[in-house]
Amino acid sequence: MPVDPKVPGSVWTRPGRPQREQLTREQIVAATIELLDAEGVGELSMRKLGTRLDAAATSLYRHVANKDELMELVVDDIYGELEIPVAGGPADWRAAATRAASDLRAMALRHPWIAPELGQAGLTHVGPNTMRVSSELLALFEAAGFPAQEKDRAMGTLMAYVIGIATSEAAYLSLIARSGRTESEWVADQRPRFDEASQEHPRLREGGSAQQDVDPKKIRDDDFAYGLDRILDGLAARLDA
Amino acid sequence: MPVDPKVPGSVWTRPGRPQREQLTREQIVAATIELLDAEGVGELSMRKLGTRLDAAATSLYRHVANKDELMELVVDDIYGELEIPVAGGPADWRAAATRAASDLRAMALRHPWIAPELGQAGLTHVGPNTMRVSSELLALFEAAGFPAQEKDRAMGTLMAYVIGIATSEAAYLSLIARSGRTESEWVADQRPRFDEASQEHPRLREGGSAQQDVDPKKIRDDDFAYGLDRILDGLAARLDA
DNA sequence: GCAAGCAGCGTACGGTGTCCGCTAGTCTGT
DNA sequence: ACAGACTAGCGGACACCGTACGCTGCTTGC
Repeated sequence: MPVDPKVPGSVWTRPGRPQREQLTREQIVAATIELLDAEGVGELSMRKLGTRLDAAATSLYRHVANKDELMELVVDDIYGELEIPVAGGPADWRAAATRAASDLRAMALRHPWIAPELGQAGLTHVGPNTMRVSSELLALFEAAGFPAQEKDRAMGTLMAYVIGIATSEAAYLSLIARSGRTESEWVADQRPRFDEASQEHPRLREGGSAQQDVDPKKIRDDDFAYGLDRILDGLAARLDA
Repeated sequence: MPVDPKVPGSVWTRPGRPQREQLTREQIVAATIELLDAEGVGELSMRKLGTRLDAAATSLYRHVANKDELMELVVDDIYGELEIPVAGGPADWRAAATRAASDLRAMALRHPWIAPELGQAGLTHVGPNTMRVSSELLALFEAAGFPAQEKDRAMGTLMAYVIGIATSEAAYLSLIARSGRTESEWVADQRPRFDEASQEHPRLREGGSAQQDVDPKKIRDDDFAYGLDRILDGLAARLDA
């Protein structure tokens, strides 16, 4: 029993105030993040997003230029989750950097679809949160004692590492999520396939077989911490020189 | 004047040998790489690829399960370009690692569409070249003196850094390429926009303004080398301990 | 009470990946 | 030499995509 939209309904069904809350950019961004978290980047479409907001797909274009711009807004919004610690000075610089890097990784794993976007972002996205985070990170390296010409590079090194590792972790976790198994199950399932593929490269198997029954999440955490420590070692050495 | 395909043509136009070279997986992969290098990942479609091979889009599916699998094949093929140096021992380890990392970055900048794919790849892609490269890299860290449990992590650290930095470099270069300007022109064009956006974050401007007239390519090369050196410092320190 | 502006929408266009069933040529077994 | 099996390639179709365009009807300012 479809309702003819031409007939404007009674006063009761058609209140004086706009029947629907007006669409806002914030609302759209929030709904996009929900959708992305729930279903991943491959399942994001303007039509689906519209449905989730009880709006037509094309209505979104009143508030957002196109899908790419929407993604930019979304990335900046997620950056808003980040709080970069302030380093008091060279003494607690390292702790602050460790926390910042870990928080960034945690953010990327909370929203696995974001890692690839972060890689693309770099200098070209200039949203307020993105810039705040960059600026605060820069302040951190400044407090550590890096000279002006070097703090950018130091920050870039750390960011590249975190983004690089988070991208592959996120891709791997998304794959597992789509498979419907737990990470441990998945790892166990894939082992035969991987063993066969690496038959000619025994070196590839050494690392994995040792910790066959360790929680995979712990392995990833430790791997991340290992690399982070090495990088901070390298940066600290540079500071001392 | 359309030719009726039912009529089998004369002996001359219809040679005994198959009229067209048979499509092969290698051919498809090669054509895909050409197309990707020329137009970028956004312009790759099965139909375009088909046209380039004088074949229907759907014919490709005889040789390749789907587009994702095609991309896996393509990534592995590109890995074939890499030759990982062999480290004779702890003495020339560092030089070898530097060259391997630089080659990897150079590969990613030669094919700017590949960096994001590399991030996704990690453990889940098991093509022959991917595995060979991993194995050879592992051998390099083994020769350096890393114990069995650590060489994976050391390699992972280096790879994450290179992939992370190459991803943002590649995205940035693709953007510039699409704009039709040179890198220097583009940087100059964007400066006002960037300055305005960073008005509240003066720290963001310090680094850039110092080297306003340095070749941007050199800046990127130096930035990469800086981070690489710090990371190798950190790894080397671990070896000494 | 009217004009202007604008949010939301329906429709449509030109693309996408990929499934299906057909054709026609090649290879194999006799 | 011929029948039958196999297979590479294709045309058409389906469901979906991003988004340009022009209409409608509400809200606001005068």
